[in-house]
Amino acid sequence: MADDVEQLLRSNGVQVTAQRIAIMSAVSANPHTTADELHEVVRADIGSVSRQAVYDSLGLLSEKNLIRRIQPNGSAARYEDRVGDNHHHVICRACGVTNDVDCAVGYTPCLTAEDDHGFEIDEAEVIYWGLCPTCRTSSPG
Amino acid sequence: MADDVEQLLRSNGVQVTAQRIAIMSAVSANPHTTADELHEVVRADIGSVSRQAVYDSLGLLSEKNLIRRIQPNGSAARYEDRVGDNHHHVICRACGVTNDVDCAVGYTPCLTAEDDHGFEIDEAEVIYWGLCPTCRTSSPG
DNA sequence: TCTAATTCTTGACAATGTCTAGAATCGGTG
DNA sequence: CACCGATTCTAGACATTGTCAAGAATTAGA
Repeated sequence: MADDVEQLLRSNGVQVTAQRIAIMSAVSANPHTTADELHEVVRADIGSVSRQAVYDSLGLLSEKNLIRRIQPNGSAARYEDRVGDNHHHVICRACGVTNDVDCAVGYTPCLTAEDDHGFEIDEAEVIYWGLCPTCRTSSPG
Repeated sequence: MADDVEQLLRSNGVQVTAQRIAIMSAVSANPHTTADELHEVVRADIGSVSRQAVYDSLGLLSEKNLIRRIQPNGSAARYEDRVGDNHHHVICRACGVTNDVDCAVGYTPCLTAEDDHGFEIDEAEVIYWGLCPTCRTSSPG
């Protein structure tokens, strides 16, 4: 499993370190997790890691497109390892739980905007807001 | 103009104050502006206002759906007065300029996700990322 | 093993946003 | 207009998230 991650890092020209393997593994095992939470997960895994190493690695890995960074309104940035398929997210306003969703209208349709203002668009970030099933039932109204 | 805003506030059960009118006007006149920038705009308008009043009012007004709050990746929150039509945004990765766009596939299509996980979705927040015309030409490659 | 380059650690710093207590303002009533 | 209760604003401290910089440790390659 760690070998897998190591391969992935090497093939993308990223130097392999224990911290990075642990961070990649933590992102894989905990999708939609904040940097702070990942920091704790990694620390629990390899004993000790600096906050800076976590931020640095997350930045580098998302730069290399090995992980994806999403930043919901009013929340800290979250990371996930599912990249390359341009899927979207649905987030509960009440409890903050996050799930992956695929777009309704086919394959990456939202990359085509009605009027793109001459922009060269390379990514569409879509977040659906609402209430998750649990919060719907627990707080009816 | 200020009368208009005053009416709007009253009809939404929001107490009318000079600060709030100035803040609403500032948001209308400066779409996609950060709280900090709005703070300065309002201060230039009515002479003095606390940072807290700006945050508080922006929070209340977006709560009442009189303004809309968007929070792009890696940037401070931005506010706009165009509400109710569920339009989206295109942001330049290089210079950060933000424009409104309507969705490609019709009327609020993205409110229907492929698999909504049982969520009760009430809003779709869409951000297109890319390069604006100016940055495309000024930094080719 | 040895060396150069990269990465990690540690601590300080900056930006954004929240909380609290007291002063000022608003809206309703006489 | 004056009064009163409720709301809002001000001022300052605080929490969270993220960045910068210098030196120590680790990695990759020979």
